[in-house]
Amino acid sequence: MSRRRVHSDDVILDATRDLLVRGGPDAATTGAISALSGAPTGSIYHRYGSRTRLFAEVWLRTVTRFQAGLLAATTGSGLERLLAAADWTVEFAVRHPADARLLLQADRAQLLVEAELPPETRRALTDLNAPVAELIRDLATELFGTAAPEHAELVSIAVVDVPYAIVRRHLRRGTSPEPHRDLVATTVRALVESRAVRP
Amino acid sequence: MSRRRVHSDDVILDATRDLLVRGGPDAATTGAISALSGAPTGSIYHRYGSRTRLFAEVWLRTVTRFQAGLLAATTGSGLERLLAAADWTVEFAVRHPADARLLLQADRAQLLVEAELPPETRRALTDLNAPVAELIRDLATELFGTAAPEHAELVSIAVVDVPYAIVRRHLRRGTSPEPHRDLVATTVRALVESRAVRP
DNA sequence: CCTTTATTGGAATGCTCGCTCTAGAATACC
DNA sequence: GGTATTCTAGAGCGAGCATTCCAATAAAGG
Repeated sequence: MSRRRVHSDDVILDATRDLLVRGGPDAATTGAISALSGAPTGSIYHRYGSRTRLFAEVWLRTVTRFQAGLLAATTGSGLERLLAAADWTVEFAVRHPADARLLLQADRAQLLVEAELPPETRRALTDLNAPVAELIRDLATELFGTAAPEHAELVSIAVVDVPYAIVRRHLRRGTSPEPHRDLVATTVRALVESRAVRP
Repeated sequence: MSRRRVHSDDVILDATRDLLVRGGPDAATTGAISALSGAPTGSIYHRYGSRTRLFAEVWLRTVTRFQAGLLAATTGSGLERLLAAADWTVEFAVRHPADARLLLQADRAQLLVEAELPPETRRALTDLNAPVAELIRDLATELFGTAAPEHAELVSIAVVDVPYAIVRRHLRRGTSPEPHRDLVATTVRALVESRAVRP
């Protein structure tokens, strides 16, 4: 090694994420990122190589954070475990509002032109799904006795989509979704019990 | 009047919407819109004046379509009416998938820099909310006996957010959300009954 | 120290894109 | 059929942006 880094990765990634969340890709120009983070464009390019690649790193960090928490939070078994998973989505929005907004608003396909990414990064993006896909299958099997696509999808909806739907308005406004925790639980329970194979 | 239009508004708006849905604002360059619709940039500017204004027209057309259907579909009263509203969101996704994707993906704030719009268009955008806000208040009053913000919000979640959350995957994949209709009804019912003032 | 290497810093470059401009074509009205 | 008006058509302009480049700087190893 040699000279120490003056601008940390996190500062640059935070700035990029915040700009993305506020004004979309159009607002996250290299100039704006440089101004907000303090890192000159030269340094940013030295480290990330391209704007698309930088976006990919932001995306990876956010999704990784979400997933790590999700896997850690889903203890127990059966319905209890499912509810824990759904609740984590709310918890994540509370703890990391900016990251949650990124997940909620940004369409990965609109952020990243995958063709422009180095194979390594592209691989990291595809590998991202594996552990969560496994969790989904697990939950589906526990609850319905099968991990058939339709059941897996139901679990995905219950664990991710419905909680985010409920939390969405709060993220936009910047208020806390805390009071909606029980609403999420109620809804998820109803969703699953309507199709549960056995209680 | 004088010379007839060669390129219809709908063709231009469709092209713009499709590009927005596929690749976000970055992909909807005037050049791309021109190429996809067949209308030269000169004609586009003659008609809309600016790219932001064109985006606003796309947005207005989509939201208007959604709302017109919503208001028409919400007949009956009480829970029945609420379920009809929620179901329309699914129906809309079936009938107008591209419009639904726009509503789902695009953040109005990221699409439109309101400051750049002519007062007339800006007014049209703000006026857009009124009829639906009224419907929401109506439903909240019918169901909970009050249209207090928290109840109105619950209705919004039940009518719009949850249905879209459930439909999201289908919109991305291009498959039909038809089989999930009952799932939406079940979820919405659970959501509301957990807080209903009286049955 | 002196070399090597990683990083900084920001000026310079080249290109894309929104928008303007102007010439011409089609229609309406007299 | 002349004139006014609206629209088409696309070439061209200028700004802003992603990216490159390179001189300067700091640390590590010998």
